[in-house]
Amino acid sequence: MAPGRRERLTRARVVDAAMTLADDGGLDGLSMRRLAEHLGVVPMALYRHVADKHELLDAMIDRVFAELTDPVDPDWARALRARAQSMRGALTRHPWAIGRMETGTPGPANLAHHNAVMGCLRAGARLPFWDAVHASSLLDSYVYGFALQDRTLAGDIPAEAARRREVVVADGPAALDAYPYLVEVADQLGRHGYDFAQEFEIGLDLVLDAIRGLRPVGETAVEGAGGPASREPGPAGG
Amino acid sequence: MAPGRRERLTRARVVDAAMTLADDGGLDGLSMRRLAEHLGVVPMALYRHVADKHELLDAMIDRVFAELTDPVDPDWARALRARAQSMRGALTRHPWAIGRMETGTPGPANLAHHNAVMGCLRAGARLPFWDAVHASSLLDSYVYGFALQDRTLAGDIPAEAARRREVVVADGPAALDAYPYLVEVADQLGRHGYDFAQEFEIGLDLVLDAIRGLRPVGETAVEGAGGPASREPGPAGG
DNA sequence: CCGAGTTGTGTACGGCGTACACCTGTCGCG
DNA sequence: CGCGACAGGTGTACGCCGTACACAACTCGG
Repeated sequence: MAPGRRERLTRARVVDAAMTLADDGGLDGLSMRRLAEHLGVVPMALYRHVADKHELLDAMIDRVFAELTDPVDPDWARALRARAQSMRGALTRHPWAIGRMETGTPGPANLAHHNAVMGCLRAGARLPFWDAVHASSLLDSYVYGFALQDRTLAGDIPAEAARRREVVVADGPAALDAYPYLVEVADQLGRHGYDFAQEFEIGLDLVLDAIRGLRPVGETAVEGAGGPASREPGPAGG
Repeated sequence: MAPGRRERLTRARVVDAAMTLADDGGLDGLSMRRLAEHLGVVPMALYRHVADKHELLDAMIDRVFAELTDPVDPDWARALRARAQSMRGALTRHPWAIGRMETGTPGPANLAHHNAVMGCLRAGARLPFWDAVHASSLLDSYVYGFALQDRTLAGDIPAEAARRREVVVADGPAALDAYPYLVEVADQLGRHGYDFAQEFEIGLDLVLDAIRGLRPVGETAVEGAGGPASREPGPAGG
C-alpha cells in the first residue's frame, strides 16, 4: 500500500460520514461507534476531530444551513420564496436536522442565512425593524413547522390515511362518528393523494402575502432603507 | 405498613412521572432507570405497564394533546385562536414534546384535536374541503414552528443576543460587517427585550387573517356546511 | 384456604459515549 | 541521514442505557 494506505481522518470527513449515516437511519442510527466503523477507524479516533457527539451534531446542523442557496433575485419576495424552498429541500434531505436547527451554538452558515433573510426584509421589502422581526419569525416558523409535519407523514399518504382510519376504528365502534372530519380527511387523502411540495407552496404564498401586508401601502422608497436603522420601540418589555 | 405499603404502580402513574422527569431535564434526562427510581421501583417493573420506552413516549405525547382546551366559542376564528394558544402553552410547558407531536401512532386526544380543528374550518368557517386542509396545514405549521424556535431561545433574550454577538465577533474581526442585520437584531433585542407570547400573537393574527382570506367573500351560508362533504378534486395526484 | 394470575424483582447482555494511557507514523531540523 | 517532538490513531475500561428472561410475592375469586 502506497503512502497513507488509508485516507487520513479529517473533521470534514467525520461530519460528512455522520450526515450520511443520519440521512439513512436517523439520529438514532448515528452512534460514534458506528460512525467510526463506517470510517474504518476505532471509535476514539473521532475525538481527535470533534470534541464530543454534541459538537458533531452542531457541525452537522451548520452543514445543513450551508446547503441553502443564496439567491440574488432583486425581488425580495421571490428571494424569500427561494430561500424558504431551499430550506424545505434541505430539511427534507436531512429530516434529522429539524428538531435542532435552532439549538446549540449557531454556526457561520446559520448566521449568514438569518442575516440574509433580515436583509431581504429590511433592505428589500423596506420593512421597519420590528415588522421585519415579525415577518422573519412568521416565515421561519412556517418553514420549520411544515418540515416537522412533512417529516413524519412523508411516506405513502394513502396508506397512512388508511392506517389512521384503522386507528380510529380500533378506538371503538362509535369512533367513526366521533371524528367525522378526520374520516373525511382520511377518505379524501386516500382518494386523491397529497402533494407536500404543493401544499408547502400554498402556505408559503399565504405567508408571503401576509408579509406583503405589513408594508405600508404606497410606500415608495428612500429613508434608511439601505441599511439597518431602528425606527420604533420594541414590541414589549421582555 | 397497612395493606399495600406502597401505592400500586399504574400506567397513569408511570406516564405522569415520566412527564415530570421530562419537564425538568428534557428527554435526555428521562431514562427508564431514573423513572423507576423516581417511582421507588425496579426498572423492569415499568415494563408491566408500558411495552417499551417508545410506547411510553407516545403516551406522553397524547397527554400533551389532552391538555389542550376545547373552546366552545361560536366564532370559528376565536376558537382557532384559543386552540393555537393552548397548544403553544402546552408546548411551552412540555418542550420535549415538540419534535414528536406528529410522530408515532396518534392517540385519541391527538385525533380529537385535529378533528376539532377541521370542524372549525369546515363547519365554522365554511371552507371547502381543500381550503380547510390548507388552512389546517398552515396553522399547525405556524404553531409547531413557533414553539420549536421558542423552545431554544426561551431563556434570557438580552443575554442571548449578547452571546450571539460574541459568536459573530469570534468569527473574525470583519464579521460585524459581514452580518449587519444580525448585529441590528442583537442590539435591538438586547435593548428592548423580546416577548415571545406577543410575537406569537402577531404571527397568529397574520395566519388567521390569511385563513379568512380563503373564504369566498360575501359567502353567506347553507350547502353542505353542517358536515363533511367533498366538493373538489385534490391538490395534486400525490 | 388454595390455586391462578397479576405485579414487582434480580440478573444479565449488548450497545452507548467517552476518559485515559499508550503506541505510531510524519515531519522539521541538526 | 537521524532523531526528537507531536499530532493522530488505538486499546482498555467505566458507568450509563434499554430490555429479555426466569423467578418471587402479592391479590383475589372460588
